[in-house]
Amino acid sequence: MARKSFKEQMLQAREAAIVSSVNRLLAEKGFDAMTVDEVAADVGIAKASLYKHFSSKEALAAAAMIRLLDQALAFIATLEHHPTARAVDHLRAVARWSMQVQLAGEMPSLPSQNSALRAALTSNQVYLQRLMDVSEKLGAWIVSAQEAGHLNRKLPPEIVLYTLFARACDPVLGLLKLSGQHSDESIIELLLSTCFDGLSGGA
Amino acid sequence: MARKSFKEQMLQAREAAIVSSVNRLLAEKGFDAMTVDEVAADVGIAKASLYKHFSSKEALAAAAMIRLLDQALAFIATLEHHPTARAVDHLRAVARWSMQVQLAGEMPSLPSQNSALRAALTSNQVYLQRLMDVSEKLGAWIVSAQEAGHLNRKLPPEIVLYTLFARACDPVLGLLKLSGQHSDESIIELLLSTCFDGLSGGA
DNA sequence: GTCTATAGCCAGATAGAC
DNA sequence: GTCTATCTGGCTATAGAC
Repeated sequence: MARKSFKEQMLQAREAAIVSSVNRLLAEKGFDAMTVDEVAADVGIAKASLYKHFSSKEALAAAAMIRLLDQALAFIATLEHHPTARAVDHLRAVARWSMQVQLAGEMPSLPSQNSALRAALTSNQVYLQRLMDVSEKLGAWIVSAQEAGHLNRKLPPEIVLYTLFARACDPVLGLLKLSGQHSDESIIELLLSTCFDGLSGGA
Repeated sequence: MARKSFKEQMLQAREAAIVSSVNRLLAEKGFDAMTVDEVAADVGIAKASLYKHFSSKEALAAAAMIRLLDQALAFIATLEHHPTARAVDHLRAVARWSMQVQLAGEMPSLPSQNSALRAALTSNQVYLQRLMDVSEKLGAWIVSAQEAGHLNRKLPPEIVLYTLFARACDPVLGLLKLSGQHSDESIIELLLSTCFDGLSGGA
């Protein structure tokens, strides 16, 4: 692609800074509690300037979600360079990665009930495309792992996919971290165990 | 206890009606999207009258949570009349019950980040007591099931408890219901399977 | 594109008569 | 305890000067 002009680079850098702030605030307080004033203050610009870049609060959240999905796709791409590994190991690695993001306080949390937000997301073509990209990558691995007998063949792939997405923002992680009884790494190992091996754990 | 006067019965009946409306609206829209005006309209009284019964929106949510925990304790009590069953079966039954509540659209959903709400709940002695009651009942079963080898002995009981609470409001259930591919009963069986047996499913 | 200032709205909570 | 009417504050979004 053509080389960006200086002005365009500046603009993209500023928008990246905005999305970064939004991402952190979404992870920290959630969409409803986050205010546009806070975002502007965190970035260090006036609120009206924010609206020159993003047309609404919902658009800010969508941008943060798109960035997250892009990061996930980048991580998935690194796994694809190891074709010898088992598909189930790839899935486990993705689950571990998402838990690490959450532990680092960088997992944006959106309320599933907010209708204005849902409307903005479901009408955002870029977001929908990224979501489909991730789903297809994971879906292929899920089917492979089931064929290899490493995942329960009786589970519809759909359920496995939804479960992996849900575990990425599982409140159990926050509760465990709050209790302070375990290290970050052991929290992740325990949750990976309950996710893939269940509470029974092969008993 | 002394027999309630007619007035007291009326008052309790009205408050029960309020809490019932709150519970349904919390399940339907979540705490943030629910407005006190809606609650008043649903009950059929004026908003100011609501505030004669409950001092704040947070108090309404707390009352709904207390009712839910009371229902859980009642269900747990019915299980205790079957002393021959295994502890792990009791836990599975409780998990199934909570999923049925959620499928019925009666599981109140509260944002874990709302600070005002958290403050109201953690300073509500009745709520905390009920939460401890449920936790102790389940905790005893968890330890028993681990000793019997029916639950993974390597998992701290705390994690099992948190996981059961989290599965009661697992968003996977809503996603599956939305897809319309499965019956309510098969959704519950699949989620119980992923919860206790994991995605690997003993593969 | 950035700013200050403000419009417009909505929701939680209250006043005060009955 | 119930009502109508209102207050109050905070938030999204915008106007308009520079």
